[in-house]
Amino acid sequence: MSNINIKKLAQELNLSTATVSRALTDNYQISSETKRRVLELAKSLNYEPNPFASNLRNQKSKTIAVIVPEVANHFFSLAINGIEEIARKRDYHVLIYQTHENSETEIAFTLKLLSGRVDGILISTSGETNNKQHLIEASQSIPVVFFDRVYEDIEGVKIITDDYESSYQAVQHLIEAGCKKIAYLLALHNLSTGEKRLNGYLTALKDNGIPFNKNLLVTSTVDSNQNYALIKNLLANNKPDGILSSIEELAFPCYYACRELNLNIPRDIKIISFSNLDCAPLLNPSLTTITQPAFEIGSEAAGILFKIFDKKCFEPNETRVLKSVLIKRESTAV
Amino acid sequence: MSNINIKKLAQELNLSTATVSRALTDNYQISSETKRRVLELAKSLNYEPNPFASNLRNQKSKTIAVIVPEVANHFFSLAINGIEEIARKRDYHVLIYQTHENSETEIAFTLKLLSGRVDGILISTSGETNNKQHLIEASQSIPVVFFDRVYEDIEGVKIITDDYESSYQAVQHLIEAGCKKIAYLLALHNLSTGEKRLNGYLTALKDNGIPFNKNLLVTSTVDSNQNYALIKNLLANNKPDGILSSIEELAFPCYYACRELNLNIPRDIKIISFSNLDCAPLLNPSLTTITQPAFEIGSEAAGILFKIFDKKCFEPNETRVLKSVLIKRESTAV
DNA sequence: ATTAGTGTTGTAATCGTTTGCGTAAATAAA
DNA sequence: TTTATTTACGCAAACGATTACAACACTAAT
Repeated sequence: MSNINIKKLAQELNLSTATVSRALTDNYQISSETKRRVLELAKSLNYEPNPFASNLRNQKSKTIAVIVPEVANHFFSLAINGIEEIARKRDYHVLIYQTHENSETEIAFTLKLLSGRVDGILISTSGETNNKQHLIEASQSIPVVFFDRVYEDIEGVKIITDDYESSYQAVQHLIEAGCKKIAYLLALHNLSTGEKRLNGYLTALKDNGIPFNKNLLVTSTVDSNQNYALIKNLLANNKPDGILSSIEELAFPCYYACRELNLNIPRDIKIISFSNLDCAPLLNPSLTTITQPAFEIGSEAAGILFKIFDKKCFEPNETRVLKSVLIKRESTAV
Repeated sequence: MSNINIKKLAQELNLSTATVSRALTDNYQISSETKRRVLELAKSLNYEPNPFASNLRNQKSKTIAVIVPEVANHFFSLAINGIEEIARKRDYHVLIYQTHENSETEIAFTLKLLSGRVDGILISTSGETNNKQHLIEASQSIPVVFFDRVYEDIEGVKIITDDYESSYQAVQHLIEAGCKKIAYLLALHNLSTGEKRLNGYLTALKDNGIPFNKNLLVTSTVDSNQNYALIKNLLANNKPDGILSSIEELAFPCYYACRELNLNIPRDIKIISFSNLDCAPLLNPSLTTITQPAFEIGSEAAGILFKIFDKKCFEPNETRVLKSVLIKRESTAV
């Protein structure tokens, strides 16, 4: 730690700490000659103001927190990338917290963050439970922006994508490709994000006169082995001819299960997944995806947070919807 | 921000702030009855100590910084995952900084961090330039652990993988698969990481009596379009029958270039890449990789940083080498 | 009765910066 | 000459938590 502080600068220059502090912040009260001397010495000694002292005095941290289920996930790491870039422009610091989809962890994080450690929170919540009291408390206490994984019934600024439309469009695409038994891999069902994706699926089926078959609805878990088993079971026993996966994490298991069961994609079964995998075009076969603008979601969320800081007040319940894009590839070819 | 502090607790309970503070830290001087009262009130009011006040007083931040080139990269996001998990166990906070391979940015970050904002730094440096004075200054000032991308000639604790051996082994594998003109996609050449990978390639060639051909050595840039052009050019003009890519980022461009040029992998050309892509097995064809234990590198680095904090003193120049694994797949099939 | 010891609490300084208020000197206005 | 006004700086009190040093009451030992 740098042990050079304002007091030392002041001593060295025969000035008071007040004057040094003011000189460093280019206060009008200080003569330009004094400013020059202070700045020069500060630079030569590599002086950096102690952030904790400043934060304590100013009651702000120049820090934001990002809470996500996993860092090592294409969507979230892209979003973090977007967030970090915006934060950088404002000279803000970014704290990262992973919940691993664990609600308890998420609760502990959010509540701990209300101590003043951060000026605002960006969160994509774990949908594990319906426990959301902590989110309400948090957003009453400091600015919070929810992104992608949101509860619609919590007041707050939200950045989401057009989940319903994307999902609907995906099913439509499968149907046009000839699918008649379309399975849905359900996730995030406690969140409105998941709910909307499901609704898109259901409505698209109805609009096309296809009755809903509950055997074709697979609810995923946090355990990837179990998910794999569920998917294999679905394929083996219910023989769908199309799959819409509502999260990226279930796409690979589908591919593996098809291999194992000797099902040819897209001949025997067509697959679409919500996904930000940049290898989707290179998969065997290439994967049709609903791709969310992950980076933009992150930068948009961060941008709005800063606007809130700037008091360019936002509607407390504003929701911004970005568009996902359906990219058709071989996995749904006719 | 929570506006409840020790003073308010003290007032409420008719105690001094000193007593409250001691009660909260379970100090032996305080009667159990008083402790009970304090803890009870603190809990009911959701009291969280102001971190800046504590940090200022204690001269430590319970925060570490992670500096990486990119968050949205499989290797780094996995490493961050590992770091975050370890930090969590110690109740430390994790700040993230991306350099985007820009040396200036990296310098600015590291120097700013020496103000006491963090207790230690984990860094995987950008290899863009040979500018490393800031790294030396940083590690003289606070504990720094370098991971994966390191300069061998900087004093400090380093977590790396067996780059030389991995690279050597990869070339050996290509040769055994029948390759005679093996190209090398060079990256990180300013770092000892890159140097070792290159040396593994060169030595393996020599040991197999294959003369080095400088036309088969392609030096990558930070511009992905340019990299793609370089690779296509390599394939078109020099017709290698094998490629070793020293970083993950260049694997996809190889696949795309092969498609474009109608080259069949692995018939016309075999490919190996350093990579943590979890879709490697699902690519078309599946990609042979040298996979680094990214998560472990992160957790190991963080673990050592904490040991340094604990003053279980480390050799100041200790280097820990983890093993990568060569996973043979279709892209190098005979 | 005096001293020593124990158990519990309070006073006040400290961490490094920031900032309201005061002040001295210099200049301008009366 | 006296009275404003401006310019440039210092004093000292915050911010909230921690902790050395007292201090008090009370018991035990002498």
